[in-house]
Amino acid sequence: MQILIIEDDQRVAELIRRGLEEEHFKVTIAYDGELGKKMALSKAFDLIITDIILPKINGLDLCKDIRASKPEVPIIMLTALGTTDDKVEGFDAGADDYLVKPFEFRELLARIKVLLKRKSGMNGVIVSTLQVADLIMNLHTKTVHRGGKEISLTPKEFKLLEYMMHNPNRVLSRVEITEKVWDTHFDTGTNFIDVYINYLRKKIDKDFPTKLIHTKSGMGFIFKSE
Amino acid sequence: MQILIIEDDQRVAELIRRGLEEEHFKVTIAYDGELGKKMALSKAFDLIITDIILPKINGLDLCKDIRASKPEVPIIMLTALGTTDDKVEGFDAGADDYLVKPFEFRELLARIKVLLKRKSGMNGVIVSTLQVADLIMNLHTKTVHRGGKEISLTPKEFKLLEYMMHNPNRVLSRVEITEKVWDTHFDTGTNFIDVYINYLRKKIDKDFPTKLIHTKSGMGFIFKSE
DNA sequence: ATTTAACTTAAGAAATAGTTATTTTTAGAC
DNA sequence: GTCTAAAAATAACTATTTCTTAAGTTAAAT
Repeated sequence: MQILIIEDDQRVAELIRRGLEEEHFKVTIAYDGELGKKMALSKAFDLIITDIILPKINGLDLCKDIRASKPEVPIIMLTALGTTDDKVEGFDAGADDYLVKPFEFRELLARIKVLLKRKSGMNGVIVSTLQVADLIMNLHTKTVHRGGKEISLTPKEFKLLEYMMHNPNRVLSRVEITEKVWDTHFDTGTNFIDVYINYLRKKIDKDFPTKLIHTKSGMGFIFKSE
Repeated sequence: MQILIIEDDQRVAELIRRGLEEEHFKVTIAYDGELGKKMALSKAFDLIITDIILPKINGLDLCKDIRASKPEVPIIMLTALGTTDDKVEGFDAGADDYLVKPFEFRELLARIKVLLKRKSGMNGVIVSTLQVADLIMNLHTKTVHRGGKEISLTPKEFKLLEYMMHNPNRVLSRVEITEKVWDTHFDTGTNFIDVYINYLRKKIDKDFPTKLIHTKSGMGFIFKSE
């Protein structure tokens, strides 16, 4: 999810960036209205957060300009101007939400999520991800990221990793894995689990110093960091 | 436009009713949570405004109940509880907006209008175009443009592409596509989806360097740039 | 040291995806 | 109603990817 912040107060901008990046959003910052407008129109952002009092182009005009060519992108106004007149003016300019400074980041985050939920619309699902250490699984895109790199997995690899990430810090026996991931209850006499553990290790552990898949000999495997 | 107000303080409820009726909304009032729930579920309201502290059922549980069966109706929480914890709890319960008492009617009205605008947008009244990367779909003229060139699609191709553009950046399984685009729930045993994906690719991806339709083998297709 | 369990690799089987051609259906013109 | 052209669905085939098995190798436990 790409979010654009248009805010000249560097401290505020950084605060929001930090918070949003923790939630796995991709954040871009523009420090004045002109740059903000250029960025908003050139790239496809999922949401825009803008101040009103800005150098070069103010937030209200900016909002109208963006609305004119991108009617669907949600815009949140985040400003010190707190009178009802200000708010109504903001909404009239095309804002979807209006938050007065000082604000708590958690409220901003909640409002962002609501707008993104609405946006993705009918399906209503927000980013659903699993995370263990620095390994992030996105259930929507069926992709896995570690250390900024995308790792592509086959369906069985994905299902196995998903199961392990759902059950970290506990030993998973081969029988259990067979039942939950392969939906079968009997032993085929082959070592397919070892093969898949090996595939996963090559993809998610090989190039990284901290390993996530650990073997408990005679018992099974355990998924954890450290 | 039908609006439901769930509010036990008669003075507040009447104040909102008067204001909304002046704006030509049709207003219904419920004075407790139980009645509010019954009304919300039985009639099709365009928007619901609810207090949190209510007799019988509180606004948060009410909100969850309504969400469960009517995920699309906008809900505004209007309450005296103003801490960030309260707000986050409200949004988590499924609220679309949260306004703290005392409030000015004009702000409430502005927020109502934004939510109703979004809503009608979903039905394609305001948002008449979809865009992903440089591919633009106009829902009014039923045309598609990419890189300045018009691309003509058959009805089924158009519907498939529309569905994919409504749900970008997420894997769409064949089952999902079959249900949403072909309105059928059973497997015909043929590979008609692959055929249509192939048609679309020839028309929207073939002559362009960045592809938009990507295959996740064994999972489905994902519509995105890059 | 011996036995058992785990790891690695490769190759064939099975499943999935892509392409093209052909048949069936649909909608509009006559 | 019949005819025709376009669209949709099916079928047949090829290509690609993924899954499973098996065998050899290494590591761990007794």
